[in-house]
Amino acid sequence: MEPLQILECGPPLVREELDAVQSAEIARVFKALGDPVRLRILSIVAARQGGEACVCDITDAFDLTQPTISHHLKVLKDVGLLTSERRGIWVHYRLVPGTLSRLSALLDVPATV
Amino acid sequence: MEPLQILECGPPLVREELDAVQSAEIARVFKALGDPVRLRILSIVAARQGGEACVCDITDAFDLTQPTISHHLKVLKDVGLLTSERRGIWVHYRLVPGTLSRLSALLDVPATV
DNA sequence: ATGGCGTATCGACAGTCATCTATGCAGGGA
DNA sequence: TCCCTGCATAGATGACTGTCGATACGCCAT
Repeated sequence: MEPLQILECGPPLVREELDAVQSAEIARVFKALGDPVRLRILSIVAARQGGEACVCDITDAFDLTQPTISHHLKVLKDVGLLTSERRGIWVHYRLVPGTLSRLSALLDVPATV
Repeated sequence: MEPLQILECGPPLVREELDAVQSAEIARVFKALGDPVRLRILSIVAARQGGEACVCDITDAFDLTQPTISHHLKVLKDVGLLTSERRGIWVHYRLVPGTLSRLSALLDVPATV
């Protein structure tokens, strides 16, 4: 469940064929992004002043129960997209710097295809 | 099942909060990317000379049955990542230009986060 | 200590998905 | 015309997932 090192130095998806191991690790992250609620959570966290949001804020943005939001946060955390920090009673989530950028670079298509 | 216009002009994910409709459409594409086999298929198609591959070539690259590959190709086609063209007996798949780039831009994080 | 509040975990359940086998369909050659 | 080949579709099935209610845990105030 460790959050992928494969993204560290990978060439774009379209440059050379992925092997089974690479594709499995990368797919984990995209699978985490493949849910509307999780996308909105990421968006909420990222767009927030200071780049972080507490669970209560996130929960308020949805018509979902708190355990469900907690589940989605765990998924995002397990693939290395979010980190959490407890401050007093509240837990704050923020983007892991670099993860989204590396995904972005992975999808980037060289000029001529 | 029409392949998303939402990606046409969207700001980065991290710039402003997504609403439910936007996140649902974008999540469809990421969900399609969230499978190792489909990632490898994309990679094979994109890395191929000429930017296209026929189904037979793709099928040969996996230990999966031909109907399973056909299923994955349909998923990628339905979200607007691939197009297909029949030439004689063979069907050739290629990337839809721009779709990956727009996804990449969506994930791109402004300098300061 | 005791209680209250914010989060996380557990167990259950319905829906979705990846895969298979069997079958159908279209194009080309004999 | 008939068959063979490449690909798509249909139906079935086991596995996974998103959601919930119930409950446990951690922190703070009283």
